[in-house]
Amino acid sequence: MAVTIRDVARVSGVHVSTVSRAFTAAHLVNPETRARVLAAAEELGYRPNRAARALSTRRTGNLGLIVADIANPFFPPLLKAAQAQARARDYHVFIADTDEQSRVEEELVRSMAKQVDGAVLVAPRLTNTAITALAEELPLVVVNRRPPGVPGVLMDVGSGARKAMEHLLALGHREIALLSGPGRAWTSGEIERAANRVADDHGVLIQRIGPNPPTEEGGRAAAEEVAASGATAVLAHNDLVAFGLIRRSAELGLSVPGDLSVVGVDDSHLARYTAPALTTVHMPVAEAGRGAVDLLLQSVTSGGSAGTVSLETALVVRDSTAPPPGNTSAAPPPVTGDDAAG
Amino acid sequence: MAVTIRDVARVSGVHVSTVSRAFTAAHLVNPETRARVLAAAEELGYRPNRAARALSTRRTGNLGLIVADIANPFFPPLLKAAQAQARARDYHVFIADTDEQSRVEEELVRSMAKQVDGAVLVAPRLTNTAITALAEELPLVVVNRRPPGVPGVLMDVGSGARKAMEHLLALGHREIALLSGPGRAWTSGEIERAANRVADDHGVLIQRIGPNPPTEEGGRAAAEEVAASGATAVLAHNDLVAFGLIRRSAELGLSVPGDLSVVGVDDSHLARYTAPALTTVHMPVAEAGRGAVDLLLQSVTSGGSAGTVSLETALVVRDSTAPPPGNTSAAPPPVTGDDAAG
DNA sequence: TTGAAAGCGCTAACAT
DNA sequence: ATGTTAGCGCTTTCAA
Repeated sequence: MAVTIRDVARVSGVHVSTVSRAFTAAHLVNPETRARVLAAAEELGYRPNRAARALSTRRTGNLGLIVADIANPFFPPLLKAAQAQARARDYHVFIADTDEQSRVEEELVRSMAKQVDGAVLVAPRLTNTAITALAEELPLVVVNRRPPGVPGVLMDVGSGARKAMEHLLALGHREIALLSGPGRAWTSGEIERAANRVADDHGVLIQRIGPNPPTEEGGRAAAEEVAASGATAVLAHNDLVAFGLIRRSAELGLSVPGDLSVVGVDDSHLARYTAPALTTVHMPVAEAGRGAVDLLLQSVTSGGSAGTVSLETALVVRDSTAPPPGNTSAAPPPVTGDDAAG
Repeated sequence: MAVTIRDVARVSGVHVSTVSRAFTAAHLVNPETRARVLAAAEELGYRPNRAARALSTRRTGNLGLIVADIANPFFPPLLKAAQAQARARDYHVFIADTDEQSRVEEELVRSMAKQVDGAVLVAPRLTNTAITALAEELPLVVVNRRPPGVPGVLMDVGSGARKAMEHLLALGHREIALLSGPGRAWTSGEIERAANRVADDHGVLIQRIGPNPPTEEGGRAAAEEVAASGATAVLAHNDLVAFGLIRRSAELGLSVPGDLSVVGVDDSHLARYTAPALTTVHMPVAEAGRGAVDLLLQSVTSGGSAGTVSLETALVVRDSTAPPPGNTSAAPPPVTGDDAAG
């Protein structure tokens, strides 16, 4: 068996409770005793058993991270940052992939509950009500979601979408389609709302195509409808959908950005590498990951549940957007101001 | 406090041990009693506390997954598959990112040890000796590494590299460079060995450039040396390095595949989307992830440590490879057989 | 400053 | 088939 606190106690000639104190309440033990205990621990290679500790302290030192799809390139940088932040605070992290299924999400949180001090739900697919209910059972922080009473980190995708729309309008587009994501995704609503607002201000009407699965396949499947719609520009739910659309459109004989301008959302790793490089809304995922963990640890430590943090997004203009076919009147500044033009 | 086994016992009018048995040894309890217990548990929303259970069973129901860099697109699909497989077996998974640092890797495994039944080290950067030593402390399975006595899953990148070399040679390349990865990575050695063997067989000499960090930056940084080397084709350590090389080469005025053919390794998500689409060695990462978990669970369950599983790789020819400049004698079959030609 | 003892939630002999 | 008891590794009163 592994070496336990008892072994350390025996070797250092003190009682187990003293060993315990040497590790968790240094000031309660004589420096010399403590040194002796630590030396013995070192020598034996003793490591406190966190699970056993958790049993009496009710603090596991673990966090849960729940995401819809690890393989979606949006998530890994967020996971990496969150994991790093947790580790820096000496927390271990459980990770779980829900495969985009809200039931799995709920079940996962519940089954994890006893083993973690709290969990981060990244872009959850659950309803707000379900999330709020879960938050009763254990400290929760959500990313890109706004259930009442639950602290969270939001990446302000709405302002990014607004900038994207203004960019497209400035390029001269008037027929713009929105390739929307799953209804359960918070970003879907945010993007749609923001896009419609800008469109209204400019007296332009947006066609909404969707909902679509937030995957390449989702984008591919929508390509024909986009082509038939007569749109000259598309704002896609995310980069993956944008890629799917671009590739399928090419097969249908439409070139991007020549025939069709496409804007993604996420600014995932891929966006820089594709042909054409993707104009997209940059999401500060690493900050969000760190922020979510900070928020969670804060609410775990100080009991009180913190508020909501909102993070800026930005439009990154690359090569997938251009003036509409047969239009040469591109306005120079790609990212315009806030003024509306009726 | 959360509901415990005691609450269930009280409500269902039996002793705690009966409740325990109802959950873990159904056949030892009267069906009717069991039904009553289960009903009470259901009603109370009881969930066994896995950490407490672990204390007496010495089985945590948790697994560890240690990777060098979550954000490297090679890993997420593997993590996803491994996580899914674990969940299917009712195991929870801890994930940890080592940031490519072998010391962190070791520390992480140790700090996790008490909380997991075993761990999967994916493409570890530790030395074989260190890994073998760690395997004494807890069941370990490695992916893409072959430390003596430790079970593992290997993706046979050597055969993929061989096919890549044959592909380049068939295209007419004679000046081939190898952009090697970090020395600590198992794949580095495998690729180099396989590439050299093929080169020898064809009386061609390979230039080895590196080691390089396994990142886009690593590829970028090597681009000038590649250009100076006179190579007409490059076999890169992985897709990321290949991308970096391609992009930096473009800045240097070299086009791919016109001036330079580039082959990657991994067949990550990105490879299909880049311009040009990347010719690369496909790695069966999902299978590897599942296989590693299976192997680990097997060695956890049945004590015995299983052997090593080797998975096939394949060359995926896309658009980043072509005949060398000024050579039109491209051989048609992109993937050639095993014959050597002196 | 240290030791003794109880208990965290659960399982596992051992009785009955 | 079920209850009793001890104990997993650790923390935390309570005494001394």
